[in-house]
Amino acid sequence: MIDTLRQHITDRLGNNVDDKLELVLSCFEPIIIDRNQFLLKEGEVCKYVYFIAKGCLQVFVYDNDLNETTRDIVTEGTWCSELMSFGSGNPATENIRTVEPSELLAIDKPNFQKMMQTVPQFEKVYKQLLETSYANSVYRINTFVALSALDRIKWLMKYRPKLMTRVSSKLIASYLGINKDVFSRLKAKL
Amino acid sequence: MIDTLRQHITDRLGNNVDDKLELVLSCFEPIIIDRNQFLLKEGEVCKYVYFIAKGCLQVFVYDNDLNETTRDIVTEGTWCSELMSFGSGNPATENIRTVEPSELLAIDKPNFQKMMQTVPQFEKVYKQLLETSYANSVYRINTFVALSALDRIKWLMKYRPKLMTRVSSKLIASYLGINKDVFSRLKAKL
DNA sequence: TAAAAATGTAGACTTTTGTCATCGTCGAAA
DNA sequence: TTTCGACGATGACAAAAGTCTACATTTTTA
Repeated sequence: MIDTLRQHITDRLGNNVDDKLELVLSCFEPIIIDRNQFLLKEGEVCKYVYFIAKGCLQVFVYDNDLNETTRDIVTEGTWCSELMSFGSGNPATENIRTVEPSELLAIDKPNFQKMMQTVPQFEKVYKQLLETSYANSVYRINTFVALSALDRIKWLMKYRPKLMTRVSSKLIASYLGINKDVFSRLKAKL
Repeated sequence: MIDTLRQHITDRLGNNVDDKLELVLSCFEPIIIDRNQFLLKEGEVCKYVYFIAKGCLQVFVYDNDLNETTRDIVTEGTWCSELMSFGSGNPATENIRTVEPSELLAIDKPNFQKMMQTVPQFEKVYKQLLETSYANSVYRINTFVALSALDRIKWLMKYRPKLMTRVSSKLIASYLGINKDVFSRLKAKL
């Protein structure tokens, strides 16, 4: 499992972390987890940043009627956390749950900070993570706000085609901000 | 004009920057600018971070039919930029335009980086700016995706009531992701 | 100051989206 | 194996949102 993360890091930072790489990896705790398990509930403090070696996570909020709105669906090879809560120690506003049985590598804040201090390149990781997350959010706002339900579906099929077959229609609908019945109908028309 | 920024910084960083404060302020260039002027067009590189001493800016994108989708409306006392472009030097994906005659304080990247190196506290500014921007985006996604047009209007009246009277209906509608005619009708029903 | 352009409102109408009920399938659990 | 529940598809209908036109008002600009 740890190989996936080793690969991920060397891909990004090149070979100039070779000597520190194993130290970094030793800060992560492997987690094997079933599907439909909560990694974070809103109101709790987010204590970890997760690297997804295998599987799929859902980041979402509940509205007043307990309907879910999914902000992100994250799969293997990427990071997942609730960065505002992780960074500030304030209660999280979002929930994180496994969509599939997953294999994760978790780093807690003390280790995260230790890494930031001892491995200079690791500082970049957090900044990159934050910048990427921000860029994704901005992109999502600019893309989705003006699109019709049908165009959102087309967008998903173009940019994240694997999701369509991998996760449930209910989940996708909550990600696209569409009613699930509407999603079912529109999908049939493509 | 510069007083507004001086106040803003001391409010946030306290008095422990007193000795460096004037150095920091000297890195900003004052800009007096009319309404409806572009500060950034998508495709260009964003060269500045702006502090709004007075006035109002719109951050937006065009769709294929040249309709505008507004991601943010920013008023005095806050920062505005296209951070991804400013940080990476890649072309911006968004436009920034003045909504009112405005007074801005602009810092370019060389000065920004010089400040990051010479004034340790300034490092915080960028991180805070990024984190705040990210938090706003996440909040906006989670709030807006599931809300009806009417509930979006109510949200705006609750959290940014002054905007309703300050800027045009057209602009607000493009911010809320609502057709302007629909916005006009719904507003009348409140 | 007058002409031109942009804005806000309103009604009639169309299209899109949401809601509800039903039904068949599939997989998990008893 | 049987039963139960979650899921996805579909039809009928309701509600919400979008489009188009017209018109009055305000704002810009010449």
